[in-house]
Amino acid sequence: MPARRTTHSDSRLPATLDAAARLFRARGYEGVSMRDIAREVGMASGSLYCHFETKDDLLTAVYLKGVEQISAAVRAALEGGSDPWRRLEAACVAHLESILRDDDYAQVVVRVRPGDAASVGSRLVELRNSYEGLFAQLVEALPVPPRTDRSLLRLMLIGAMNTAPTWYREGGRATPRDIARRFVGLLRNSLDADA
Amino acid sequence: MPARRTTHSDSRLPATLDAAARLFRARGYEGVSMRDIAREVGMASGSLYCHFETKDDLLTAVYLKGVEQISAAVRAALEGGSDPWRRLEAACVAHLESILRDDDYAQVVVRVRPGDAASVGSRLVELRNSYEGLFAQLVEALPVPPRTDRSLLRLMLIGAMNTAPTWYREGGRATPRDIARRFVGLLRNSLDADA
Amino acid sequence: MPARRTTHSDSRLPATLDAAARLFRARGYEGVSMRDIAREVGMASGSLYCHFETKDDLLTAVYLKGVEQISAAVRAALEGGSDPWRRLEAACVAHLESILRDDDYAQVVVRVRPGDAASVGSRLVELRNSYEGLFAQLVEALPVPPRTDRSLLRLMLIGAMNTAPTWYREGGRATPRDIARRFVGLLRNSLDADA
Amino acid sequence: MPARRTTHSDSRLPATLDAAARLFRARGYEGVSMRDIAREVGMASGSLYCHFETKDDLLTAVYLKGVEQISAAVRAALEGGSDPWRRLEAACVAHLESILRDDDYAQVVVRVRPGDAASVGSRLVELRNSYEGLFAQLVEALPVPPRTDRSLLRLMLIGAMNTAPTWYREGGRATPRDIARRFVGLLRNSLDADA
DNA sequence: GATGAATGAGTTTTCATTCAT
DNA sequence: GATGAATGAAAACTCATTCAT
Repeated sequence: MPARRTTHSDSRLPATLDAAARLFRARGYEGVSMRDIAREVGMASGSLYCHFETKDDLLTAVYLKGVEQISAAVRAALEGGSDPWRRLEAACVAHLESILRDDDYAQVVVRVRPGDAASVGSRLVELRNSYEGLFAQLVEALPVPPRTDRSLLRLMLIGAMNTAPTWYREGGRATPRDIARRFVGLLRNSLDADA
Repeated sequence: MPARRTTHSDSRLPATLDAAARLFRARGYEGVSMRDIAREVGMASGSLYCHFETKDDLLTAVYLKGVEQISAAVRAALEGGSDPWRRLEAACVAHLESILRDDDYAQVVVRVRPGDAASVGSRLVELRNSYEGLFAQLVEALPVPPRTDRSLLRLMLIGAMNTAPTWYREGGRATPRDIARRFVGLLRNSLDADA
Repeated sequence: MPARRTTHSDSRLPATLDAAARLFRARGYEGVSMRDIAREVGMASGSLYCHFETKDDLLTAVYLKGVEQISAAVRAALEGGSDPWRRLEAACVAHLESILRDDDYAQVVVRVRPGDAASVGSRLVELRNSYEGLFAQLVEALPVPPRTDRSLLRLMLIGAMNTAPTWYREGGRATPRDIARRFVGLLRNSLDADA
Repeated sequence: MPARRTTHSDSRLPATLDAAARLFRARGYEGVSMRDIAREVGMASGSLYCHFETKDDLLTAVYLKGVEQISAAVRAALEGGSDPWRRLEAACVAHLESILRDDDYAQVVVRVRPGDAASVGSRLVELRNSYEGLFAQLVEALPVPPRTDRSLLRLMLIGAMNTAPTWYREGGRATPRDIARRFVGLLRNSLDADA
């Protein structure tokens, strides 16, 4: 019996998305060719176009899934908690764990610049914003001194986290969880104190 | 007598570097072709190879100049000051002003991933590290509570700053200087409070 | 009860032929893909192969219908008339009206080069000749001076008519009927006079 | 000594144009790939882009040369003659000889539809019109009965000639010259008779 | 130092066609 | 009769790089 090919219904679309996510995560959008992806799933490169009209569209699909998954992870982490700083911390832990370990899709969202795929750039920005809105809310809820620039606080935190894949090495002293906590901690005292 | 040719010093190498820096800053390494750069300087694309053996080398030259310039800017900003937090703040102001406004070269250092140019990747990392070492020293000098993770503090600050080009819009409310100060302020209060 | 399916006779073959004719007329053989045609009928592109073994065969079917329809139109126009010049004129009017207005299929015959579909090229030539034979007969019947080159006369007339789609604009001063009459008129005096 | 390669100055641009003209003439625009042309001149297919930015541009260059050459041929044929019908005849002879025998470039003008190369379609139409304007003048000069539709006369003649490549076979009874003369003769007698 | 032509391997994408379901 | 996924070959075009002049 040769490798099962149920042909219909078990299309290789999910495998394709996975491969694309893995490769985009590792090498960026321009660093990966449609052939690379096809090879990874064992298909002819033209076959990718059964599922996606263009490479940009494929990226969009990966990006979308990334945003969905990381949003879900963050929301799950938020459940139950009510202390604003704890909530922010939980969100950051989920975020960092997603992009540093678990989730190729999430990392693509963080790594690929929307501008790399001109034709869908604004769509990607939308998607990213829809996710980052979550953090805006979390930051909004923080008991900080009046006149604190909450935007900058959010941007600082997200910027710091999103560059972590650049220097983070699995197995190092600090886990993603540790890192997230310390990032939040570094800001928290400041604002508690001020208050 | 045709337009004077200084024979030696009017080589178009500087113009080439400038053009490369400008384009890499705007579109990234893979987003710019040798032809793009040549066109920008009004040369044949083959002529670039009089000055650089490969595209990777050209990037390296730009990167090097970026590191030199931003280092110089930061060092200049440091002159005279002796309060550790003030010094850090001054460095951050210089850094952010470089990458948000003045300096295409510096922005290339921040935007282009060393991995994009495989053959010189480690050289670029070295260069970048040589610059970031400056910040390591500044952070080292900070009077913070014992057990503070100074590495993470540095990475947080640099990560936050280096993603600023993503969201910074010239003419907005906050200037690069403001942003830098607030970033540092956020951390300082925190750690002072902690102490 | 879902939309009634006549099971047998509502096959989409006629719609497919229509769509193919329309598209081939507008964009030529190579300018139209099987997918284009399928999309136009709302089918999957693979489904076209239920009806036609190859794209060339589909063209052949369109071509055949084109020849049948234009032949029928011309024959109908001929009915009753007996004056040779009148008959030729009637044929030309029918021909031009078919290819300029009514009949996508007929236009395909005129527009598509048999050579475009190598595998059926000679079949298409046959079909076209079978139609043009009609004109040969009409020209044969003309009372023209001996030594008139009737072939050339026919080729001139047909060539002139078949290029009309290139410059004809609907709604212009001259109708297809006008044009046909003038074409014939332009030749007729000549030969009458000669006789 | 290997096949001489003066490298500079004897670029293969002319050979490329010739090959393109030959192939476009034989198989039409869409029937010829850039590879086909490159192979014919013994180059890599990418190298064609040293000389032409796109396939459409290559066609435009061929088309332009075709129009220039056939214009020149017709103008040369016109020299000296002053009788309007003789002049038209001479032009037709030159035109037909060009497209039936001598001139691949000229045949491309006659064979390729401007619409096949969307991006330059209107340029091609312009070029073609600039040539056909010559015939408009020639027809304008004809002493024909008032109310003769000179446009239609021109279109008939040109249409008839331009379809000749479809049926003309070299070595047949009638030469291009014969054919041209008879075409003109057919119209001339007619209109003379009319007068 | 500079050029214009050329290369060869690569890019994304298209397309007629196949076939198990 | 119809489908959706897949194929393999080919399309136009790009690009870093080379090299004789």
